[in-house]
Amino acid sequence: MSEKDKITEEKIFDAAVEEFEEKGMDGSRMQKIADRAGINKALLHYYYRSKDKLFQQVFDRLANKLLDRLLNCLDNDFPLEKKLKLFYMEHIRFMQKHPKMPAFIFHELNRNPERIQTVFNSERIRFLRENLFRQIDEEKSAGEIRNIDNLQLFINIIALSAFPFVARGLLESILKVNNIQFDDFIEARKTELPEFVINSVKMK
Amino acid sequence: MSEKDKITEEKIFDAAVEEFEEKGMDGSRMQKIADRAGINKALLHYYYRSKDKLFQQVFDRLANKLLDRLLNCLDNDFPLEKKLKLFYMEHIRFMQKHPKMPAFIFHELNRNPERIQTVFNSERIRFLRENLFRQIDEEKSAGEIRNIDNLQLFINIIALSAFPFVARGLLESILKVNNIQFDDFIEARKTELPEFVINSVKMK
DNA sequence: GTCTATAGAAGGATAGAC
DNA sequence: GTCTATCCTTCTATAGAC
Repeated sequence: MSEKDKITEEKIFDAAVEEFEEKGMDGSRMQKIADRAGINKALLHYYYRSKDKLFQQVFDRLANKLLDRLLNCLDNDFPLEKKLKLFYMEHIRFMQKHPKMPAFIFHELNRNPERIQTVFNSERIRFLRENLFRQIDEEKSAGEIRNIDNLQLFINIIALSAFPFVARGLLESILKVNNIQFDDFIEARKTELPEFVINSVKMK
Repeated sequence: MSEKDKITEEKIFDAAVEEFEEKGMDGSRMQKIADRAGINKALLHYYYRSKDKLFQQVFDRLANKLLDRLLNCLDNDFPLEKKLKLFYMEHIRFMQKHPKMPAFIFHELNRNPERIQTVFNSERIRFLRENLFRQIDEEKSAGEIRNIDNLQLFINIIALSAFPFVARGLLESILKVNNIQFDDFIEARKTELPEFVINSVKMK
């Protein structure tokens, strides 16, 4: 594949990412993707065959990116408190750079739950069980955190960081009334959230 | 309007609710709505003029229902701790009955943030400020809960209950690996969540 | 590899009979 | 009020020239 091919193919892919993230699979149009990429509609099919195949590639890449990031942020040997601080700092920073990604992934997964098979192998889930959950269990035994269901805790941690990006439309209109910028609200959460979770689970 | 009209109109509306909640505006088809309602496609237009108008009515009714429920659950004079217990109990129970509603509302609001104007007048926001926020402030002053930003706390409370319904596709595949039913996981949250929040904000 | 032109299917909407 | 038939636009996808 020549250098020029690569560039066109990537231009198309990047355009598709934008269009799909913004409109979703159902709301996206091949013509709009071609326009964004500055090329002809026929070229889309030359490179990616069909809308479905193009979408699948976009979805897989984004979902993997998000999941990788999530797991990487949790892959360290710090105690839970420090781990949470790092997690929220880095993970929120990531979502600030890709603010539409979470809503996109969740929406498409609800529309078509089987899609998850291409991203979400049990290998990655095992990572959670074996590392994060083991760590939580240890800190429970050491009497440092209270007894709480691991999975419930894990979902709570994710919910707190992801939700504002999923409910951005609603949140922004609430924030507007209170005269607050979405970005400022999110920025504050980098430190608010670890505090919120730690306070909830720490033995005192 | 005769009794029979009423019935047909409602049959159509109910069918539209199902289709739109499941597929979203972009993914829904007038023909499918007609099929669900057991009537002809032309009748849809007879009663509702266009897909857009039908969608708008469905969206408004659902969004209002969700928002009303939310605010009603918070409209009582109990202290924060008891209020939270009641809130999660009732609000989660509501979402169990309408599990697709939150994802639908949030998605459509992201696609088209202006839609919020028809639902979300500042009157309702004022309710929050004047009642819930005042109460939080009082409990802060009384030294019963720690100092935390009211809006951040409010969003956290909502995030924890709504997120599993928005991320259901992903969550279910995590739960499957752990051999847990979505319904059981949700049921447990009715008591897990108030505990989680209270522990986080209560002075000890 | 890239374009123009167009086929062909799908979906929203309406006309008109009953 | 409800149906059948059909119009017309939009969209995906392909054919074929360069």
